[in-house]
Amino acid sequence: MTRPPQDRAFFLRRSTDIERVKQTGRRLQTPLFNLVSCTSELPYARFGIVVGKRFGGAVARNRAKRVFRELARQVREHVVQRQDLLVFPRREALRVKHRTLHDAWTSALRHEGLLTSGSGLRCDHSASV
RNA sequence: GGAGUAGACCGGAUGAUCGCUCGUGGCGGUGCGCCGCGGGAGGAAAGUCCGGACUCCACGGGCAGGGCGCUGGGUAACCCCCAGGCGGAGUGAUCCGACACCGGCGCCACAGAGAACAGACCGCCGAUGGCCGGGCGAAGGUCGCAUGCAAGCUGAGCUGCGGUCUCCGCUCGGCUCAGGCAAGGGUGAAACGGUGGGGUAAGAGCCUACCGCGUCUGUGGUGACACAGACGGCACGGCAAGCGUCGCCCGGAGCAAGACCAAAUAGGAGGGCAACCCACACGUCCCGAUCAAAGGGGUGGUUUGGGAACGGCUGGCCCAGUCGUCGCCCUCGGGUAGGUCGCACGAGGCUCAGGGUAACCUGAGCCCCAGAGAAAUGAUCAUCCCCGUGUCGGACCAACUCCGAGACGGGACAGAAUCCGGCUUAUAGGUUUUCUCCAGCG
RNA sequence: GGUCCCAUCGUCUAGCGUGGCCUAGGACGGAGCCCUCUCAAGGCUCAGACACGGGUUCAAAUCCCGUUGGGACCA
Repeated sequence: MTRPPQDRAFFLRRSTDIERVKQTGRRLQTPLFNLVSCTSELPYARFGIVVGKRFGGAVARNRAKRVFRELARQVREHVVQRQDLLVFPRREALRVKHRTLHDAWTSALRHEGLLTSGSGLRCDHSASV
């Protein structure tokens, strides 16, 4: 198993990649965010966060991207490989407490079958031990 | 104490866990990881409204265009800042001001009598001239009377008295007219100075005092300007964020500027190879009598010329014209994706001293203080701080108020993108200084 | 990041350079009435806007400044 070597490659940045996911991916809508996923040829999963201008000012957009990047980093060890994921945050996500957002995030990924069989907490324990 | 005024400053704090990015040192490694250390958003980073630095282009001057506009200073520069003048607002501290020029062109709707070297509606006067009426005086004409005069009568004349008419003079009244006036009313945003007194027919800068205005002189000030005096005697309306005039300033574009490296694909320039047919020259072979020559045929495809075919362009199409030779190889140049630089030591910051009313300047010492790239500077939790809501307990008879505890909710505006100096706009809450006004106490 | 432009009824626009009878005109659309057996067409009537805030001026949709919201271009 080849781990993604650095944080920069873990996120989708090029507009051609993002357009490809938007064209061919399957979608999931929740009150806090939208999720688009499709398969890729790379041996690891990648995340992309898209926040448009309609979301708000620069401060709100930056904060949304930071929060969802952090959520992506927390689950990055447990995501099924060869997947490109695109997240569209909604404005409600910044008003809600972090605990509820985190629960909605993990349950959405689990519902799409994107998490590996092992639970996130157990993986954390085994890695630390 | 309350209300205000002008500045300066802060813009939640601490800790734990997990992370991002840059620099640097070490280790592995070969251009990527791991570990240690250090740095990591703002007063507005914003709007992009001004002014610069920097880069490229242009560079000889003018016009055009744009900007600014009281004075003096500061500055790299400024639509900036400081100090002052003038005008306005406020009881005041203070605040506000595109604050040069109306000579030329243009505009000043509606209303109003009249709106730009204006005008006379209502109104006032009617002095002067005229008209009408009354009174007084004087002169003349005419009529009547006579007790008058000259010789007796008549007439005429003269004289006296009365009536009437005309003219003249004085005076009173009226008002239509000629005319005088612009004080008052009314219109308007604005009506050709204001107030008091005199003056007059009524009035009027007509005269005068003060104020305002203009001109001149003097004094003070670097200057804007202020003050004083004399004279003039209201003649000179407003608008330049209307055209314009005067003075000063400005070359254009912008870091997506610009410099360098450089895939794939397409295409450009040069060279080489290959490539259909014909003709000429040439090389070679054969025939041509034994050699040689003229001549003929085959072959090669080095060179030249022509043609055909195909494709592109002009063209709606044909004709016609024109350009190219499709494939392969080499070299060169431009250049896209992408990458590197520009890119953070600067009109830098802090402290002290000196000069200056101040903006600011000078000197000394110390410091290095963000550099990302769809874009880092964070996420979560805990404790504390501040504000609001309602609860409980205590002080109190109760209310108000104060103290304490724990619960819930909230903590502004807002995110560097080449960099500085400003302006403008957004902003919860808090600290502090100056001054003013009001109220109370001593 | 930089450069530039625009904003008028629900929609498309005129008026803005030269400020004044602008109480802002027109078309389509909307509402009501008439006509018709009914609908359409036609006729009549009505409602409906100068993005916002200051300034200049006697007077601002128009001139000047700022704010807000849209749009275009630059590798």
